[in-house]
Amino acid sequence: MDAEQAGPGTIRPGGRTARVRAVVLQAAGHALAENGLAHLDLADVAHRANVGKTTVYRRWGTAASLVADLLVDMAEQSSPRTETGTLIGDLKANARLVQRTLSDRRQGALFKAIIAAATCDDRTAGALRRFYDTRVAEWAPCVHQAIDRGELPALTDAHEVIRAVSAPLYYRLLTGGDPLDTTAADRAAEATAAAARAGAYVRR
Amino acid sequence: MDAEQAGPGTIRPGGRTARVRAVVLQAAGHALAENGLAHLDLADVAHRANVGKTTVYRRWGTAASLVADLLVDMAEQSSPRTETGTLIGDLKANARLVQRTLSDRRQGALFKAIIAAATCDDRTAGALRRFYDTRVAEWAPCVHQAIDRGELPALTDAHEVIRAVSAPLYYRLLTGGDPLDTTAADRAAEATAAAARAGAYVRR
DNA sequence: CCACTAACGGTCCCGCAGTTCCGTTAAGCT
DNA sequence: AGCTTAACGGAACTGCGGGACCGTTAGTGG
Repeated sequence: MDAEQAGPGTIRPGGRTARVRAVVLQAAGHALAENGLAHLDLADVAHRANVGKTTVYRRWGTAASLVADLLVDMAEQSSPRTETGTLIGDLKANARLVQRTLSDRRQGALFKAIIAAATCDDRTAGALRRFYDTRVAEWAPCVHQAIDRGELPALTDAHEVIRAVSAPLYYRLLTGGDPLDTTAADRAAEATAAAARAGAYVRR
Repeated sequence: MDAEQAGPGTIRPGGRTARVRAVVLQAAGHALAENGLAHLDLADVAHRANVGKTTVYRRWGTAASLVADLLVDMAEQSSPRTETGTLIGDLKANARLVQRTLSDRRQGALFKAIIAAATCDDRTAGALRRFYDTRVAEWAPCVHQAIDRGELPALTDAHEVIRAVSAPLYYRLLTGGDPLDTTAADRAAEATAAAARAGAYVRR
């Protein structure tokens, strides 16, 4: 799988290299949120980051590759989940977190752009999948706790439940429905909790 | 709102103009499904359609605009919904229809590309929203029938229920999860039905 | 502290997506 | 049927995104 010979940034990862990566990824995030994927110019990213455009082309090469690396960076920064003691409380906390992120002007645009990039490039799609796997795995324990408390059937698929909370929020974001408010978040959490209690997410 | 002076194709919509539109939209669909939005070349579309590339640039100008028109065309071709007599039956029929469409290699890629295009351009986003509004409105009656039968609370938001069926399927498609199978479709329908019965979609 | 070289960055260059020009075809109207 | 002109289509052009070259800067190991 790792047959590719070391690219730039792999042999001397310290100091300048790391600093350049950080500042370029940050600039890429800003540029994506402002202009969207279609108008993403790597030279513009380089300029925002006060870095030569050659550097950006050498290390990342394509917009998709840059977005993929951005996702790796985002996955590394995990925000700890809150525990409320009940399934519905935990799911609402999760839904509100997602809703707050997606309805934020900058972050929402960024996620849209990232998802668009993933549809164009397989490596980016892989990175996106890993990003969500990470996030879902962080929240899955609250479902297991609910199972232990007897709130949910024993064979409930925890990952599927967490995904079910996010799904309607992302669907709204992407199909351009009404703006995402806390009502939508709470509804997503409540619908998922009701479905889970009814056994809709037991493994078969 | 319509301050724009008539563009090409609006004054003589018959005969050749209509034929060109049909063949170009079809070619655009093929190209999108094969190469994705990022590698969509209008000259290539023109070539596939046996049409001068000048024509494509004059009438549509940008890839986003072409996709928007493609959506208008797709919204016009409605497939009739099936009626089974029960809420869960109707929702499963809807879920299976969506699942079949999205898991089809060509159609799935096409929808991905279209959603990506909508994230890049506001006019395309509007067209996408109208497309889904049309589709949702076609299926909403089955929820009203369920309310009349006493299966669901009176104030249940029909559109929200229909969207809830599609959401997890699209979420999987876009975040690159496991392939969409009939199990996923049935689960989406059952989860939505359970949540709806529990009153998660009553208007507030 | 010094040598070595990975990685950066300025400059020039090239291919092609997108545009312009103008002659040709056929839709719409009387 | 004939006239007008909307719309098409080939061909030549151009601006810019992306790449190549090479000198400069600064990590890394001794």
